[in-house]
Amino acid sequence: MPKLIDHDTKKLDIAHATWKIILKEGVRGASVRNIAKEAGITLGALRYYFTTQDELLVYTEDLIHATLAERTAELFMVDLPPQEKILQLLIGLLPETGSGSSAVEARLILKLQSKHSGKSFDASRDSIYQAVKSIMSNLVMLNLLKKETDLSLETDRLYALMDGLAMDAMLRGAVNKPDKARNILETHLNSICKEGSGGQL
Amino acid sequence: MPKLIDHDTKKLDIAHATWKIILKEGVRGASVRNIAKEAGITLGALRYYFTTQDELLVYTEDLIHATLAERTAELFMVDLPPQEKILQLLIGLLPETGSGSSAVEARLILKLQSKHSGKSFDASRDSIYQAVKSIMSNLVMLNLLKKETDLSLETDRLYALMDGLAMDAMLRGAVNKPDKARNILETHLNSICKEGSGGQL
DNA sequence: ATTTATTTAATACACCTGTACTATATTTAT
DNA sequence: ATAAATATAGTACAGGTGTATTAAATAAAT
Repeated sequence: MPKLIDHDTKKLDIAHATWKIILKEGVRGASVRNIAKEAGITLGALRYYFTTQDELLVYTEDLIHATLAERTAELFMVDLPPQEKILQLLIGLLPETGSGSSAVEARLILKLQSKHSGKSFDASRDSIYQAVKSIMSNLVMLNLLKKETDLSLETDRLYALMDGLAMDAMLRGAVNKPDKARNILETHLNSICKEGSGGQL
Repeated sequence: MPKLIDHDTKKLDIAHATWKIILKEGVRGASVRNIAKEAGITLGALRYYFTTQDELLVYTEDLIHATLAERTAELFMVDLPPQEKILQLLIGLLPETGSGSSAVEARLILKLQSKHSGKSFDASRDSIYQAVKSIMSNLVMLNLLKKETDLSLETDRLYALMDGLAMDAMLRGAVNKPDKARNILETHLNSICKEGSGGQL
């Protein structure tokens, strides 16, 4: 008896509109009215799918992390030598220059926002943190890391570096040379990996 | 003929109130009314010193950067062996655990906000970027860096690392071990400095 | 064709927003 | 004391905010 509208598809549409607005105007501009307009529906319609604004934001954040996790999985399957693959993977998790729908940027904005939104930031639900953890444990598995490496410490160091690079790319992206981030990540990887182990870049 | 109120002192008071609110509630909560209440004055009074909200925010951001630059200068004068001094300096530019008036945190919030505030982020006005640049050129001067170091690249790498660490400390500060950041920075410094040059930590 | 469940539109409420304006203090200089 | 300059309070306007409620439209099932 319903109108033939897929509930979940519609929710995804709205979440994508939210995502887009967050990138364009920040969380500040992500009012329900703005989002409804962006999604091409009415306030009442939006309200039908998400009874509360917070519910919509949580849903959108989940979508963004799911998207990033999926991209991570794809990048893991590329056919390349291990160290080069990992480098490409990390680069792939930075804001793409010119892409208008960057999941990385949206994640960063929402991550910082979490400081003032009641619910505290949970790294275990952060797709980027998970990706970095996977990468590090892969390096361990392949025995590419230098001896006496503190895995936990290096994980956190790389994670911080990724957040900083993402921020830099987002805020001064145009100013930077195209593969500045690539060179930095390459240097970083070389500094934590064994030398001459065939993995050298 | 005026009431004996130091204009600049009052402006600083208001800016400090703004600063405090930004930490507590984010830029979103930094409405002129909220700020006026925090500063213990009326909306009209606030409006007398800052005719526009944006003017107040710019003023506050300048204050924060000036505060950080001052702290950097102080930390540069501590009497310690070079490499240890630099380590302490970097640690001093991360969010202090438990301090309710962290300039570093406020800077980070405003930095990210710059994406959606029209005016684009200018690294040359960023106190942290300047500090990192000073630190790196000091390492060069003291001949502590490894041969074949790309100075510009390592500057940007350390800068990104600092931003990432600041973010981490701010968002999951309680979760982290007290000197996690210290260990990370120590590792990082050792990895870019010559070994056995007497600067080893 | 009529019933039924789902989807949309429209409106209203109470509140917060930045800015503008006016009238009233308050304090110093003459 | 009077005048001038500074400072504050109070109020108003136009618009945005999240949420709630109601009535209407839509399309499938009977």
